[in-house]
Amino acid sequence: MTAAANQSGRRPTTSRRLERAGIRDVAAAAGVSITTVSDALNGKGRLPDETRSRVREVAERLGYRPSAAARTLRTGRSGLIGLTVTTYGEEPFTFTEFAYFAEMARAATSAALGRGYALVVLPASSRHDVWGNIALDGTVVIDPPDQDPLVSELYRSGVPVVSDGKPGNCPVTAWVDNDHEAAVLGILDHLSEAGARRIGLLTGTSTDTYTRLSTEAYLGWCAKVGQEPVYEAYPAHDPAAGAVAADRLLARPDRPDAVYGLFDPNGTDLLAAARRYGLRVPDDLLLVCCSESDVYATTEPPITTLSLKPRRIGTTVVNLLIDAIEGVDSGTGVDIARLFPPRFRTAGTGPPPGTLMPTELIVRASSQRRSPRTTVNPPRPPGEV
Amino acid sequence: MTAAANQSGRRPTTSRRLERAGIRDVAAAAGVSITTVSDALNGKGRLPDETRSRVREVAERLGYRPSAAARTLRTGRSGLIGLTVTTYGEEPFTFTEFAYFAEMARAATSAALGRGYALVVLPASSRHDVWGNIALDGTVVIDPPDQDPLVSELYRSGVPVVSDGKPGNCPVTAWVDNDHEAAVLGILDHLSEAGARRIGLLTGTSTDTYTRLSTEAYLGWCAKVGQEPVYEAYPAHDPAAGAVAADRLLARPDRPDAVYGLFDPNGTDLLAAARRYGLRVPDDLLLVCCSESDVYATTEPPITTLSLKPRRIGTTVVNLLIDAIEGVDSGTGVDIARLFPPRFRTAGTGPPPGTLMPTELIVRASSQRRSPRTTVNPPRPPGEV
DNA sequence: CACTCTTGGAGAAACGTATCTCCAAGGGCT
DNA sequence: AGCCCTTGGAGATACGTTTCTCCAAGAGTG
Repeated sequence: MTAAANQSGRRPTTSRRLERAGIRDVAAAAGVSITTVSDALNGKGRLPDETRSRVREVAERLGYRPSAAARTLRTGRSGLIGLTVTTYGEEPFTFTEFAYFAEMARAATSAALGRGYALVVLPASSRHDVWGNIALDGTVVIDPPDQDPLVSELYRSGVPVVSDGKPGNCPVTAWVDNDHEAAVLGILDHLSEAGARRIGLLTGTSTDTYTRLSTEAYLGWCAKVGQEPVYEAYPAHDPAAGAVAADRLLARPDRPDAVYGLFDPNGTDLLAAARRYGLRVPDDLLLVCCSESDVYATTEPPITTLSLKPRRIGTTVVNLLIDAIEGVDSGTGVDIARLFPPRFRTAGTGPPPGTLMPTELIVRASSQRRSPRTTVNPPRPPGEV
Repeated sequence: MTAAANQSGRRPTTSRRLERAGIRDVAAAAGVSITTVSDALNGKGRLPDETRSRVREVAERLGYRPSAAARTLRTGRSGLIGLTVTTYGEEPFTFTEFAYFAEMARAATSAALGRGYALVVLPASSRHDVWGNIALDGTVVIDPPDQDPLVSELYRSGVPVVSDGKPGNCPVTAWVDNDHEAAVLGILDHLSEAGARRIGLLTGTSTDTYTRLSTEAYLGWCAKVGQEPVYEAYPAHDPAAGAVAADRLLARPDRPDAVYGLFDPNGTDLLAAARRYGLRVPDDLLLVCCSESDVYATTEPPITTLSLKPRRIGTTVVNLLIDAIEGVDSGTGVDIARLFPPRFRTAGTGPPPGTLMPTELIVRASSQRRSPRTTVNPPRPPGEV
């Protein structure tokens, strides 16, 4: 059998190989043509069931596995989706650092696998060495900074890009984000209703969309209700800096009586800082932070958190991306991205479609004052919602 | 320029394409052959620097990006490494669930990228749909169960496999693991020295190597020192089950006065259970658990943890794998895997090379008794180390 | 001058698949 | 009988690289 396969297969110069069986070997062993094998295995063409099953059996017997590389080259599709992970500093990658990224990545992986795609973890740095060597059908970009050159180049080269986080100034196929403004305003309202008179913010120094939008929403709210902004910013990727910033915030002469921390560890940081200054939570200080971690359910006291629902985001991002990938070529055979090149698309058809997803405020003890100090004159005028 | 490129390129039937520039286009535009372009861009062949830089410039101008699929097909190398993630139940994946996996995956990703490879996240289930469609140069398998069919098939098909966790009964190229036996014995000794008379174990019901080796080490130690084993097992992937098992363990009539929990959340679980039963830690109950999380540094009291140093593991696993990948073809051109097919290799050259890596015990308050109940008659005979 | 060696580079053969085109044979219909 | 339509399948091409082989022209050397 094997000898026959080797003999009848047309291998011109190189005499004999003991490599894995190729489609040619299967064809020879089954006594049919390559076309028939391909059609039989892929369920295409018009073949009687008998031929189909016979070919399949032979392929199974030879342990035939189609070459993914050849298939990719031929079809132009690899079944691979890039997942950029933000890389602070040099080597460490944040896709497991924060619970948000971890959950999001997990949901994205799951959604992709469910549709037959696999995720490739890639750094956000634009080193071509790695990016250029991988055939990607599309890419998920997590929270791209303004004018990300990597995103621009990907989009320019025709790879669909869907971002988690509204992109600042770079073109993407689509984007998904939370309604950060609504979330922050909701928290500020919540704190006001709990009796807060002066709400502080613990924010970051980076320019990512989340930080920017949240901070802007805070400042806008302050302007609207007439409160002087009280905030401290620190590099969010530095775990030690958060504690210092929390300390700074509570050490200010205009110390806030409520604080919202934008980053996951801020709850712990603020709690520790409050303890250090002898402030009781929630009696002297109301606390809310944005986190996906459930440790805040068991802290003393439990801390109110804002969940961005990263799993929903991850799932949505991947599904949007795969829709774009499969919509391009599968339908009419018309390549949309080519009909509307990036430069025309950005200017012509307007901004890329974005989806805003709701957040969820998990109210715990840290933001509920048992004996509210005041029930009149809430900081925010009741007329405005 | 572009017109000339299109004209001189030999595109037979299909008239004109607006696709991405290929190597042919670059060759035509630069007035050289395809060979020269390939050599110039890849730094091979004998070319004067002038030609090299000219070709590079033309390629840059045309925005040429080599097709990863074609390169993979030709060279047989994709630059892709599979990372299997254990998938308990259906969809959820554990590569971010536990801090150990998260850290390990992060380190592995980083190490791979540093050597020009990217990681593809793949489920441990042997669904061919995804696995078969991806050209992998090798695979990292996290803690394969005994006789994992996936690993066997991968290995059989010639893909190098390196596992994190000593493989039970399936052939791998190499493996890396902690010295779990030594780690457990070290902890039991540590607890004994702190005054423990009866040490309990919180373990899992699954058959992975870690659980098995650790449990066996515990049982062996018990037999040696003459203590009756006191342990409870539960399905480790169920977060709720841990708390129940911890409760069961402390509710037993032969309640231990020290417990080692094999899984990350066990520290919290045990602490809560101890509180429920009015047991003070460490006065009434000594506690150690295996965890990579630093939350145990701030619990009340801080809990002694065993760190498996997952980053070291991840880095080592990936480096071993890439060594195997590049050693096969790069050196003499001799394909080792073909010279020694799996069946000969397993029987002939003995078990695959394994590396044992040390763990680290981070001693905190939970395992140090302030006033030891007894200083005489430590449970373990001093003669044996 | 005849020769070898080096330099610079061109040609063409794979890699393994998917798919487009085309063909032969048979069967039914007018 | 002539024609068309369906079935079953073969041939050939293209996907875009890398790389092996080979060649021409100069440059040194006896």
